Parts: sequence; C-alpha cells; structure tokens
Amino acid sequence: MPQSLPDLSIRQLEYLVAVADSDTFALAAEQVGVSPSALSQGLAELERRVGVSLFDREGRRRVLRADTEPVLDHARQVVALTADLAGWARRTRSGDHGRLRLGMIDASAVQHHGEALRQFRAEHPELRIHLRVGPSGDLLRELVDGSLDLAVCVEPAERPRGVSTEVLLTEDLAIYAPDGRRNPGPSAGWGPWVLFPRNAHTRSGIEAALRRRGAPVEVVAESHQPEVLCEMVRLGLGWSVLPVVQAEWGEQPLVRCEILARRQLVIARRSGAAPHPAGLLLEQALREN
Amino acid sequence: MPQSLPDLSIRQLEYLVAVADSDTFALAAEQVGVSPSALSQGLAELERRVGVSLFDREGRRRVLRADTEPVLDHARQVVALTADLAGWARRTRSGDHGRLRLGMIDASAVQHHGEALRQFRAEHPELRIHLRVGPSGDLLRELVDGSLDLAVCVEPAERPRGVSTEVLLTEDLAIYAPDGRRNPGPSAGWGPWVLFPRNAHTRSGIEAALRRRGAPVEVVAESHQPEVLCEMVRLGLGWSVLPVVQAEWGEQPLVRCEILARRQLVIARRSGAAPHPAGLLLEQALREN
DNA sequence: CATAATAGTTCAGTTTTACTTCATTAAATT
DNA sequence: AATTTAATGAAGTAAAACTGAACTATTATG
Repeated sequence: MPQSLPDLSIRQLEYLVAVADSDTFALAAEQVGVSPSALSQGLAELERRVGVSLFDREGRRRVLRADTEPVLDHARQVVALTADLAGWARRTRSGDHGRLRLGMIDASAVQHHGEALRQFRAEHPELRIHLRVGPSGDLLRELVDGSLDLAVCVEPAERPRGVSTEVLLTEDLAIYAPDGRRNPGPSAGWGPWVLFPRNAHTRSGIEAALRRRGAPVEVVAESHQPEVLCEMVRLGLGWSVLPVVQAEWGEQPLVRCEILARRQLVIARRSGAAPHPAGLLLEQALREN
Repeated sequence: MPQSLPDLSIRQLEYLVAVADSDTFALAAEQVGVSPSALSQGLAELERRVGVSLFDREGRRRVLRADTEPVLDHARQVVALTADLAGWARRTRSGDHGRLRLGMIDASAVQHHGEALRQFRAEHPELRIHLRVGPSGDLLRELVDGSLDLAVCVEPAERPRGVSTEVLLTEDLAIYAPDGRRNPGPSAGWGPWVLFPRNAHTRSGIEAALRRRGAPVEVVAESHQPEVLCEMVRLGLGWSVLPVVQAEWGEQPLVRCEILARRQLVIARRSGAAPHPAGLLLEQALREN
C-alpha cells in the first residue's frame, strides 16, 4: 500500500477529461469555465502529482499520449462517480429522496397540518414519509431513541436530553359543557370532567388552569382521542377541555363555553442529528401553513 | 447533467475513510498524518462541498450517519482507484511495464549493446521491447513519424526536425583490403570498393575521408549488411571501409590495414515527446555499457 | 517572405485554500 | 469539583489556483 496517494482534485480530472474531449486547450478551458492559462497550469500540476507525463507535443498543440489511457480512464471514472454522488446529494438535500420518519399528535396531523402534509407528499413523491400519530410523550421517546426523525408535539414540561424544540404554533383550549351552553357559569359548578389521560402533556396544563380558576377537577373518563372525549360530552357524561380545532371540527361541532388555556405545539428533533434535509423542507411547509 | 461538480480532493476522501475506520478523529488524523484540527476542518469542507451533513453528534464525538453510506462508499472507491492509479504510475515511471519501441543500427544491436540489451530485457520482464534493426535513415524516419520511441543510429549530417540526439559513443572505421594485408600502401592504389550504399549515413563520411586521403572512390558493390561486405572482401571483390567491431567480429575476422575515420553513434528521440520512462532507463543502461 | 493569427505557456499579482499551533467548548472520568 | 479527552475555532502562514498580460513557437495568409 502506497503510504500517501497523490492529492488529485476532481477539478484536475475534469480538466483532463475536457482536454481529451476537446480539440484544443482553449475549448476545453471554456468547457470547464476557466482561462486557458488555468487549464494549462492545472494539467501541469496533475502531471506532476501523478508523476507521469501525459502529453506529447505535436506542432504547437499538445495531445494526450496513447499510453496514458489508464489515467484518462481513471479521470473519466472518477468524474462520473462524482457526478453520481452530486446527484445523490442533490436529491437528498432537496428531500426528494430518502425517508422521513415523522411523528405528529393528532391535532397536528389532522386539523392543523393535514392539508400541508397532503400537499408536501404530493410535491415529493419519491420521499417515503412514515407518519406516526400518537401522544406527545410517545413521540418524544421515539424521537430520542432514533425511531423518528422529526416530531410535532405539545411542548413538554421538561425537554428530554438530546432533543431540541422550536415553537410551531399556539392554539386555544376551550371548555365544553355537556348541555351545549355558551356560558359556563361560576367555576365552582364546572365538571365533572372527561379529559386527556394523566400522562398526556396537555392534561397538566388543563388541570393547572382549572385549579387557577377555582374549578373542582373530578375526572370521570379519560382518553387520548379527542373524538371520544367529544362524544362523551355530547352524551352528557361530563365536561371537557379540548383544543378548539378538534372540538369544533367536523359534522357535529361542540359549542364552546369559554377559552380556558393555550398550548404550544413544537417541532422537536434530535439536537445532535444533522438536520434531515426532507425534514427541514417539511418544517418550512408546516410553518407556512 | 450537473453543470459543476463539487471539487472534492482525494485528501478529503481519505479523511472520510480514515474517520470511518478509526474510533476517534484524533486517531484518524494520525493515520492520515495531519493534526486533528486539520482533519476536522477538512471534513467540514467536504461536508460543505457535498452539501450534505455526514455526521451525528454522539456525546462529544462525531459519528458517521448511517444514511451517508453513499458518500463513504464513494470515498472508498475513489481512494482505491487512486491507489491503483498511483501504482500504475509508479510502475510506469520505473519503466517496469509498458512498451518501448526501439530502433537500432546493426552494430549497436549486436556488437556494442547486444549484451546490455539482453540484460535490460531480463531486468524488465514486463516491458515489451520492440526492437527494429535497420539503417540510420530508416530509423530516424520512423522515429519522426512516431513508429519508434527511441533510436540508436549514426549521427546524421543534418538532424531531422523534431528529433534531438545525444552522442552515445565514437567508433573507428578501418580499411580492409581483399588480400588481408596489413599495410594498405599508397592511397592512390586503394580500391575498388565495396561499401555501404550511397544513402547510408556512414557512407558519406567514408567517401569524404577517402577523398581527403587522395584515394580513388570506385565502388563496385554496395550493401547495408556488413557481413555481406566482409564476405566480398574475403572473396577478393574489392576493398572496404567498415566499423572495426563488425569487420573483426566472429569466426573469420578481417585483417585491418588502417583506421580511416570515426563515426558517432547517437541516441535519438522526438524532441517534443515526453521522456519515455523505460527509454530513459535503457539509455542509462547503454551508457554504462 | 513578411505578417498575422493561433495554441499554448510563463509570469506577476491576487484570492483561496489547507495547514499548524494554540485556545476554547463540551462531554466523560476521576 | 477537577481533570482528561474529543472535537472545534481562531490566527497566522504557506501553498495553490486563478486571471490577465506578455511571451514563444507554430501555422496560415496576403
């Protein structure tokens, strides 16, 4: 094994290929976009580095020697490989290629960003998007262990190590009463409640807000699924606090009593990880929404 | 087709391979013989040029991302190709392989350099040597038109354009009389002659020398082949002037009357051409002879 | 045959790039 | 908390690549 390889640059190899494919150095120089002088010097440097003469004088022009075929072959091959690599990089960069493992809470996947997501998919047909919808806690865990590249979730009380977040949007949470009334009355009379489960990120914010308002927090049913909570409210099982976009979505929207609180949806990614190219594009698409 | 390729250098690709094969950047840096800082900067530059992030942070170390496999593959491939090229270049430089088309006049090929040639062949078994033996004029023509890489011939009266020569050795030309006498007697009584043909380089020198000595130049037979001329002398057909190494070679050497002149053998090559590596070695071998 | 045009190189000067050393940041270890 | 280690950043320097202009040698042209 040779201890040190000649430090050939792609540029120099391009010069060689261009010269092989052009009648004169001047044309070759134009083809690669440099002055004839630069081409000449670059080729001289290439010759020096390879350590073998590549050209014969023929009148006032220089022609490639027949026995430098291996060098020219090498140049062509490496230039072609590099073109392939550049293509791969371009596709990767533009996100038209590869895989994006995306986690989203339901409100994001459906109400907030459903349309943006559909459009993004359509614009990047070669990008395999794995969408995982679930509670924020699950998403963050999967993000940390590398099962996801990117997640849209509720801002966590404490950010897990190795995860960085950026606020995407703020949304309202409103109180919905079972009888459809618009006025909730004094807070002491609110409830009982059907809420998101205890471990849900949104739940703690809701409970805190309710307590601030002096409302009793008696919980009679729990679900991660807002549709389930909505239906329970409709059935008169209890009161709920829900994101307005979910509670007032679809055929039978609930009637809002009052805005109780707000929650922030954030984009989360592994802080060490290189920004996923497709992920960056998607973030942009979501923000523009 | 991407208009312009990233100008990756072999060095940078080596860095990448070294990092992939080493536990830490510091070890990789040592392997390629640069400072860790240089390695870090070089890889950053590589990343920038490819346009794709290559590493993930993992604690305080950086590890290659799984999805940069294409880049690493590319690097390995190009480095390997370059190692091959370097090997080829080394062999070519040392003249251990390839082809050398060599022209020699008979005296050089047989008497002067036969042994050196045999030895050179033995020392470079992979070098395909095409030996073409012929008159100097023919050799020079073939040298000019590219059919030969190198020629050993008699110094021409006028050097053809595009050919450069270097004196290799000087040898004696002697008069040989048909009856084997050692004393040629007065020059007026010399001849008639059996000589090299008119167009031979050596012939003009001989004629000039004879005229200077006042000898009549009546030519009764001509041949390029010294053995033929020798035989004619032996047969009593006439006198001759021959290189002593040829006239006094073999089983039946002629008996020399007198040194008449000298001729110079030269090494000739195309002046525009790059020095043929094997050719240079051969020149050296011939000189040492 | 002189003259102009052409192909390529060399030179001088400028900008880029790559490297080394030293300092700094941040994570792992003691 | 202090130390060690991995990697990066900054400043300075040496090497390299480039441009434009001058130059050499060859070929074409009036």
